[in-house]
This record gives sequence, structure tokens and C-alpha cells, in this order.
Amino acid sequence: MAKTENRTAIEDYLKVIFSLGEWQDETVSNAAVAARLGVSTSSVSEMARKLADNGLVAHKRYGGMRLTDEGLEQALQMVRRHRLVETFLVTSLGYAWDEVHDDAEVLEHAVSTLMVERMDTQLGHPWRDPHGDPIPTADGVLHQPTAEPLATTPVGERRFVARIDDDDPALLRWLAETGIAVDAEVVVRERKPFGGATRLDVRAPGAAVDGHLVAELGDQAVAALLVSVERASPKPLNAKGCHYSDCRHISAPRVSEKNR
Amino acid sequence: MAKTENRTAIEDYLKVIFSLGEWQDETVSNAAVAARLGVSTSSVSEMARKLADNGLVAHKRYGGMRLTDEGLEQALQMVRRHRLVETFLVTSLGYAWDEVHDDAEVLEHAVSTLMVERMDTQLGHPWRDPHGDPIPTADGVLHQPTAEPLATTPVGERRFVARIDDDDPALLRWLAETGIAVDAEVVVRERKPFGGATRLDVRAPGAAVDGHLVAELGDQAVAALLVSVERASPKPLNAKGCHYSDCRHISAPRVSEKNR
DNA sequence: GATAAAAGTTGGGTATGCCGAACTCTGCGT
DNA sequence: ACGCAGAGTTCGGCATACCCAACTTTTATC
Repeated sequence: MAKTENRTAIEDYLKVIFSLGEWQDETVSNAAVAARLGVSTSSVSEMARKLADNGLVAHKRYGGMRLTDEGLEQALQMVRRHRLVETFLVTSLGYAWDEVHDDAEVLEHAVSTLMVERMDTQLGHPWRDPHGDPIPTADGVLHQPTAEPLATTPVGERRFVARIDDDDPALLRWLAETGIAVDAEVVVRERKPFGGATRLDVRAPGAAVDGHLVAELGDQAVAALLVSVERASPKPLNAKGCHYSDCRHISAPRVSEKNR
Repeated sequence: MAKTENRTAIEDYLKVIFSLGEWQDETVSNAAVAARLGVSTSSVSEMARKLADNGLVAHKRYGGMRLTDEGLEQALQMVRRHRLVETFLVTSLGYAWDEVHDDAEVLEHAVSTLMVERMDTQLGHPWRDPHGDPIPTADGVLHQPTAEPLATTPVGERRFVARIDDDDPALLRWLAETGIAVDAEVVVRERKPFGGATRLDVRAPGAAVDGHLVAELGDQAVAALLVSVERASPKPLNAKGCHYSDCRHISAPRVSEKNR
């Protein structure tokens, strides 16, 4: 025997390396991975060796590590699992959007490929999760729309909320109260200096043209929002399946994979 | 730290001890647990000590072990999780009944209490899973209908399929092909001696009065079937919520529980 | 270019959960 | 009532995945 739950740890490392590595290219530091996972750097060193042995990362001593094609492919599958699970919990099981993250974090390691594909089918192949994060396709292609932080959006310009960081449930509840959701239209009206509040007009996705609210957001809330000049298209814009015209594609060069 | 995934192992032991102990009372042997879990008896000894330390089983050296009230309560919760997950996979995600067991085995350790209750609600509080096994209620009460093995049913008497062992997916597919399902009406017509085939009339749950098929089942298939004289009532028969008039109730004496 | 701070690695140690081998207890059969 | 087979336990080991503390390498600064 001797095959305990080793998968969970590896999967968590892959996810973190993927997200820290600017989605694929960059070398990520040991320390960054340790901080994100809440483990010590010595644990990361050990795991780096193990991942390298398994061909999932390239790792040179005292340098950082970078996902290999195989590691990237598996990381994209994990992202797909996580985001599909979140979408499923909200759409099919009536979770509020601030309740899904922790459950998804556990379930992503437990759902089979069959279940992932059944959820995907039942949800009608969603392209993004409840927080606006794009869902990689079954063959591992991620459409990454270009979006800017709300923090740097010029005053007076119209933007659409593209993605909302889902780490803090309390923040999500607060944002929901202020009317901010994915696809909401926002215009920054005023920025108070030195970390002061940001005042903005908010119009909910389906609201009337003149139906806007005024919200005052603190630093933490502003930092959680990514916005786009363009409104997300409900239908794909091109053959590649993008919902924004300005969009990167990330995918692992076909690795004939059979494991998992 | 030191908080790895210890829950899974404990939960698996509790489930096995529960099912081996004739649903609660009997002391189960170390060897039986080892055989069922596919581990060595030394592993069971160690775990028995740990479970006893945690107050989940009563264990006397060189004697077997028996679930405590707390252990029984947790075991019933695991049974609930497993069977609700199976029901959910079939009803809401389109699994075939032979596909659910393995996925449920993993998911039962990963679903949160919130998710269990959401599934339960969405399914309309089902009282049994796709294989006919009763689902304990949220407060840990299991209605265990009396059922007899098909192997000992007298020739010529009418019975209703109450439960079907779900361990072997191939067997389940075969049974489905022969028209056998939960609530199917069966009459044993002939038993060939020395482990020969059993021939029986089968009428599917919704079929016309004269719409019966003839099936020939081998030993293994016959052993997987539990039947009841009485047809399961679609609605509860009494205040206790039983769907059969002859039914045992199993529950842990209220233990004010907060963990998990 | 020396050197100290930062970043990464190694080594020794912990906890879980499993194993086989050796030892110990129980109880059955004579 | 004895003794032995079988069931149960203990012990030393293995693998994973962590930790801290000590050591090595890189880097950034003077």
C-alpha cells in the first residue's frame, strides 16, 4: 500500500505556483509559495524537489521554480475544478457567493473527472465562475481577459466589473450590499488621498440606465476588484470562445495525459 | 500545526465498525475490520487505540471493539453523507447507479455539513438511496426496514426488492439489464441445487400487472438482493417516518455534538 | 570586491497511517 | 488442566508532509 492522500498537497502547490507565476512564464520564489500556502520555506524546498522529480516543475538550486508543460496542464485542471465547483455550488445548490470558496477548496481535490464533466454539462459549459474568474476548458485552455485594477482606473471613466477576489467572504457580502457584482457598471467619482475611501457610481448588471447607486469603498475593497473597459459579451466573440476582445490564451502544449 | 487529513481514516474505520457490528450492538473483531478495510491487523490495533482515546469506541485489550454513543452518531453521519451523495449523483448529475459508489466513497469525506443539507433539501429529503439503502436523518436516526435475503425466499412467494448491494458495478449493470431495480416485484420460480441459477419472475416497479420478465440469476447476484414481503410505501406510514411497517430505529442517544 | 542580509537548502525531529515480525493473551479441544 | 492455534498487541520501519535550527548560496550595498 503506502499511498496516503499525497495528491492534495501536490495539487495545492501546483495551483499556487501557477497563480504566482503570472499564469505560467515566470519563475516563482520559494518564499512566495511558502507565504501563500502558509508553510515554512523548508517545506517548500522539500516539495520543490518532489515536484521536480515528478516532472511537474523545473527547479534549479537556489533559483526559483517554474511549471513544466505537464505541471501547467495539471494546474489548469485544478483551476478548472475549483471554478466549476464554485459555479456549481452557487448555481445548483443555492450557495451564496461568499460561501463557496472554502467548500470548493476541499472539493476540488475530491471530485472525479466524471463529476467535473457532469457539472460542466449541467451548467451549460460556463466560461466564468461566480466571481468572474474564467474557467479553463476541459482540454486545458484558459481565456484570460485583460482587466485593470479598479485602483488605477481614471476618475470619470466607465468600467465594468470583470473579476472580484473571493478570498474574504465578509468582503464579498459587503460588496453585494453596495450593489457591486460581476458585470456591474462603475464610474470612479472621487479618490481621497492616502488610502482614503474611493467614491463611485455603481449600476447593477440588469439595472435601468439611470438606476445607479453611490458606493464608498475602502482600500481593501478596491484592491479586490478588476475592471474592464468593455462589457463582457454573453456570447463568445470569436472562434476561440473569448468573451472579451482583449484576451490572452493560456494552455499547456498538448501533453498526452492519462493519469489522475 | 500538525493537522493533516486525519479525518478520512477515522471516518472509514467508523463506517466499517458500524456496518460490521450489526448496526450498533455487537462487538466487532479486529480481524474483521482489517479484512474489510484491506489493512493489516496491526494497523487496526493502533487505530483502535486512537479511536478509544477519542471516545469513539469502547475497546478492551484482546477483546473486540464497539462504537460508543458518540462513535455511533458519527458513523450514522457518515452513512448519511455517503447515501445522500450517491442519491445526489444519480438524481442531479445523471450518474448511472453503478457509477456512484467510488465517487461517493471519496466525496463523503469532503462534503461539508452545509453541502449535505443543501443536497438533502434539493432532493426533497429522500429516505433511501438509489440502491434502496435507508438514509439517516440529519439528527442521526436510521430507519432500518426488516428485509430478507432473496436466497432464502420460498419458491412461489411474491416479494419486493428492498435493497441491492452496490459493491460491484458490473453486477449492478447486469441486474439493470434483467429488469431488477429497487421496488421491483419478484417471485422465485425455481432454484437449481448446488449453487445453480435461480429463476424468477420480475416485474419492474411501474410495469403493468402482467408485464413480467423471467430472469436467471447466479449465486452472486442472488446474494446481492434483499427483499421484503411488503411494498415500500411512497409516503411515510407513521409519525416516525417509516416506509415499511416492520422497521427498526437506530440512533445515538443525543450526544451534544459540536465537532466536525 | 567585501560583506551582510535575504533566500534557499539540509538535517534532525514530530505526527499520521501503514507494514511485517515477534511477542502475548484467549479459549478450544482433548 | 494443559497446550497450542489463532487473534490481538507491540515494536521497529517506511512514506508523507510538516516544523525549527543551522548551514550555504545569492544578492544587494557600501
